[in-house]
Amino acid sequence: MSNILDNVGSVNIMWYNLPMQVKEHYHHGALKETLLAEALHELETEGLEGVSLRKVAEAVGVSKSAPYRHFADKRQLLVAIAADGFRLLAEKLESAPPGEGSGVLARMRSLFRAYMEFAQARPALYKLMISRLGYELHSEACRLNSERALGCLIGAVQEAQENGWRPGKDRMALVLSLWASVHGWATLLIDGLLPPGAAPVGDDWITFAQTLLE
Amino acid sequence: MSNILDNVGSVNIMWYNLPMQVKEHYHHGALKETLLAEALHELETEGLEGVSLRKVAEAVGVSKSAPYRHFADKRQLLVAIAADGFRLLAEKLESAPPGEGSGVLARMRSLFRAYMEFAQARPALYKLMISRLGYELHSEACRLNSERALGCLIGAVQEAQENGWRPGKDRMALVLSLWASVHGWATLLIDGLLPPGAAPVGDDWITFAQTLLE
DNA sequence: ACCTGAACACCGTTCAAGT
DNA sequence: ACCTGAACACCGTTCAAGT
Repeated sequence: MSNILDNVGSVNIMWYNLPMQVKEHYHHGALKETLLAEALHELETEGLEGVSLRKVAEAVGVSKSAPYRHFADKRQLLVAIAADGFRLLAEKLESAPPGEGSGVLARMRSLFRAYMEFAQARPALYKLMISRLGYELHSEACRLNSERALGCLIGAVQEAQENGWRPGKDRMALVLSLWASVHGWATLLIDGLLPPGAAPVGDDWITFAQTLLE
Repeated sequence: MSNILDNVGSVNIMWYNLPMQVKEHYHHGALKETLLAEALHELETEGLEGVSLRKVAEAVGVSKSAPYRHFADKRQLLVAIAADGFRLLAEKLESAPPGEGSGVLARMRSLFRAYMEFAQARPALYKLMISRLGYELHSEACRLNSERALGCLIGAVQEAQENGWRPGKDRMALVLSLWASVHGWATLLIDGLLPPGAAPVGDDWITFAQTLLE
């Protein structure tokens, strides 16, 4: 009975030219994506502290050193997750309903709500995204996707200004102030620092966050 | 030559009744405070990731298990540092100059500046304070000192409201919105998420953060 | 009382070796 | 090519034992 491995013999160099059926016993096929998915799962169920490269590897049925074939180190895996998180946030903001109620701030209200929903739904991912990681590792993916998310806010502010909201103000100053405000609310909520009962929920978020805007 | 240890013999129970000169060779004396100081130093020089109980113990010349006589675990040491951080913040806010410039927001401006200075000067400590740690471990010291710091903000808002600033608004909603805003600015700056050149410095902080308030 | 040393169960990471 | 196993240098934590 001839085995396709016979054709290879001791010529290890040609291993990567073998057909898939032979390789799949030793090669995972989509290990990188599987590792990312499992790590994201650990992140969201156990928090950043609970993410361990060894545990992730074991969970997907691979040795502890296998991940190093796809990520330079643990931080690079985390930054890949963060970049994906920014993509998810950007997509959520981009597909947010055009506006709630009426008025020049309708779209802004909608974005606020979407942003808060994201942070509340995936607190550990949100905190990872916002950490220094992407910045320090110069992750192009993080930069692009976070700029894409910020672009939504810029668009909303531009629209509001064109409709008479603070027309004379510096646009970027407004955008950053708004971002700082939602981000502040999001982190205070995530970290449990709001006094019991003080945390606005649902529609209240917008009303609450805009107390200063009226 | 009689040694005071002779009086003890094998009665180990009486060890804690020995005079200081005898004990100090084996007892540190103020190990708890020394550990806290060293850990804070590591926190501020190497960040939270760089704080290791073993390293702290070695740095102060004590065995790796010695800290467990004074702290139940690493988290309890960190939460003690966080509580102290809140105390430092409260003291800084309480001793902030009464106001810069004039107007109802003078005191608020002063508090904003003090808060931002604290966060910028001790980023790792600030992030530790704001983490879930104190909340999860039900640290009374964290709660009290953070409420003391928040009390400054409440006072400033009360004063402003009494002088005609947003008199009809819910006080706590204003306070939390303001806190969320400064906190948001602080963390965005600490985590390097502000676009280059976009981070306001010095006096600009106040102007910038209050773009939304005018 | 306060502290030490060995031990246990984890980590991230590297590297020669396997297929 | 992709993956494994042993090894190294760290961790936090516990516990019997020392003083």
